[in-house]
Amino acid sequence: MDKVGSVASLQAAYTRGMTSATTAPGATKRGAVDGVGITDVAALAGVSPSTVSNVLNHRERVAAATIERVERAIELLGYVPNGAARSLVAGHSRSIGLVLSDLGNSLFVDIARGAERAADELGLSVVLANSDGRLEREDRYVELLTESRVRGLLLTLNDESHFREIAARSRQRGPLILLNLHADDGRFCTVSIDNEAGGALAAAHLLATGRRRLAFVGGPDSLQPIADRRAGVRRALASAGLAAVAEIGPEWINRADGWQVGRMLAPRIAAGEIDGVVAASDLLAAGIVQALAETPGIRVPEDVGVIGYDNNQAAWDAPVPLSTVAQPGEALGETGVRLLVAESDDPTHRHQAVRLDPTVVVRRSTER
Amino acid sequence: MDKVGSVASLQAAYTRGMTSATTAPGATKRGAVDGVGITDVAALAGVSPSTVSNVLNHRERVAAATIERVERAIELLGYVPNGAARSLVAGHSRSIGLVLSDLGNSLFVDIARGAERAADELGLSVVLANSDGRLEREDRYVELLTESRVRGLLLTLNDESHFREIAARSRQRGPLILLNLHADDGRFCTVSIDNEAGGALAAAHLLATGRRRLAFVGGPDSLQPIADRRAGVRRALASAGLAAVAEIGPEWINRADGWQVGRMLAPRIAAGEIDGVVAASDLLAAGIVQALAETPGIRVPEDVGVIGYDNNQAAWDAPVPLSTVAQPGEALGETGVRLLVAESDDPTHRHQAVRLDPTVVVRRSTER
DNA sequence: CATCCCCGTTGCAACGCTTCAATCGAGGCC
DNA sequence: GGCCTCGATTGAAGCGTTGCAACGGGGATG
Repeated sequence: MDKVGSVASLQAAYTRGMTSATTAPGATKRGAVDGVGITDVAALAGVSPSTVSNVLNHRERVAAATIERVERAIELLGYVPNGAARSLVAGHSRSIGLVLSDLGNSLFVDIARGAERAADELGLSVVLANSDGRLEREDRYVELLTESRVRGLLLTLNDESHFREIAARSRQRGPLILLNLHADDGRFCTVSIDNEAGGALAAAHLLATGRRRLAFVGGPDSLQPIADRRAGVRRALASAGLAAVAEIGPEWINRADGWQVGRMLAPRIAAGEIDGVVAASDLLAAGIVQALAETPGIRVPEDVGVIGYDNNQAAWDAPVPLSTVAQPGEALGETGVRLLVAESDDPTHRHQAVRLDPTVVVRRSTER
Repeated sequence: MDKVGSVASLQAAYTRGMTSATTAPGATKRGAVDGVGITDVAALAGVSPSTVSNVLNHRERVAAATIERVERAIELLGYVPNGAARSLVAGHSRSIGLVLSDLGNSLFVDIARGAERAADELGLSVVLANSDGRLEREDRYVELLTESRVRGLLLTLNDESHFREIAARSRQRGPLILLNLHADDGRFCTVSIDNEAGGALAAAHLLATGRRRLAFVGGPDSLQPIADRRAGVRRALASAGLAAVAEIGPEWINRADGWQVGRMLAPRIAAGEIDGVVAASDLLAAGIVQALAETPGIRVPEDVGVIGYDNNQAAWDAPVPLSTVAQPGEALGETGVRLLVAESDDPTHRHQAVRLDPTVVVRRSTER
């Protein structure tokens, strides 16, 4: 077919397409009313479907002039390749599934962001699902994503028992990677954050700013991360030859709980008994600072340094911006994706349990 | 085939499958190493692939005994239907795409939750994508979801200009529904929340508790929702024959901004000039309350009532739990899905712009 | 006992795409 | 000038599933 001819046919088809979509060449007969397929593009460009496919997937094999012609046809017809058909041939999609257990928690949002970035660099995309920490929904999404033949699955689970259930039930063929849960049993890769190190970091920071009489405000020790953070604080203090002046475990770890603890602690702080507080969450820390601010005679950070945990918005958006331990959420997501791809590309892959370290973010509440 | 025979073949195949996966009957030759297809199940159950398909999709057509046999085979082989093949035949998937502009904002998380619930009831599922409000990412996800032939697209956009871009560029065939953005141009369905009504509601609540000297604390009027809330406050006051004692527009609407406003307002409140504050966000309100709590002689809610907006965690998790205007995020998501399905089922569908009303949540900060 | 009917089951084609071997044509080389 | 090479293009097969028309057999009916 010569160039003049092809241009003419482009024009003709263009007009046709504009006046009546239903008469477009090669319109599908059943199912999708979608209309435009690779065959239509091929016809319009005056090439075979294979060539169109090559333009899309192996453009180095195609002559420049052809590429141009095909791309014009694609544009004209508004052709969008059918992902289902692609995945069917390929045997899997170009997506990774990510099941999040709590979208309300910014750590998980960070994880998602990191995973998306890493996936992007590898030409993959991330499909998010929100389980709200409910086993039943985790299950459903794992199944759904398995059916859609994702490349692999990233799972954030709060509860170790869920992990056993899911692992037992899942029929996922590709990699299954656990995020934010450390499990070294060699059946899966896991990526988690070292809460013990985080606790130690927080205490060490207060020590480094000259505080010696520290209190730890935790929460119910049934929360494993909290227990780990407490252990880290103890370790850091011990290695400086010290021990916590007070360890307090409020019922929960919200701002209101922190406020109550703050009221309780205020007299001891005013008395100089305590000059540093490590709180197991930013909300807790924010509540403590708020209570202290309402107590005449106590100034943060002059009289007492307070450090939180999580790098919540609450940590910076406050009259006295909070120092905090930041969890590397994005890195967690990124690492997850990298491991996933590594595992899916390499059959000899050995599962590993990666631990990431948190970092201290210094703001006003621990200044000296 | 008689029953005895079929049971025997089940057993035989079971053994075979266990000892060597690669010799499973009808294993695929190219592409997916996935292995088990509908053909394998059929062979093992001693029926045709069509029958297996019927068990999966039209079980009322299949004899009870057959169902049981097929299900056992499915279980034995760990068969998972291939979603790509299904979508290919159907012409579209059983998913709805939801592009969120800010996962950090709990309103959007609520929207997602509502959408998931509604989709669930209709046997559909929701695929989440997080654009972080960036046009480039909105674009990519719209394309990605279009390629995967979702049933339709739910889009939350902050910016009206993005909406025009996306609308122009999108090749999505199914419905495209805009959430949290009111646009009555008849090209799309939209679902939004009436911020003007919310503002009016907040003011009316303070009036109803006997306050008469109200201040409105907004933010930059370039934010349309804020401007609308302010307008609502004005209207409610006007219809009571009143006007705002003060209108303040801090630079932004975070807790720190609220704290500054609170310091500024404290003298006027102490002087009895102001007895009620409507804040355009909960963070703002929380900051204000916090500043007032630090001012001797001012008590919330006795001396001044404060109401926020958004029903953030910040609203309840505070020493003085905040009254607030709750946005019906879940309802928004639900309505979006319903409209989407309605539009996709009914070709004669007329686009509509639905507005939902917020509600007041009364807590301690406006008690009387 | 023959006929009809209906339930349960089946074979075939099609969904839209990619891959791979085969083909074509234009130069380059001897 | 004939032959070979190599890049560009193509036709056919196949991915795993579903829908549909057709089929077979057993029970009810006359």
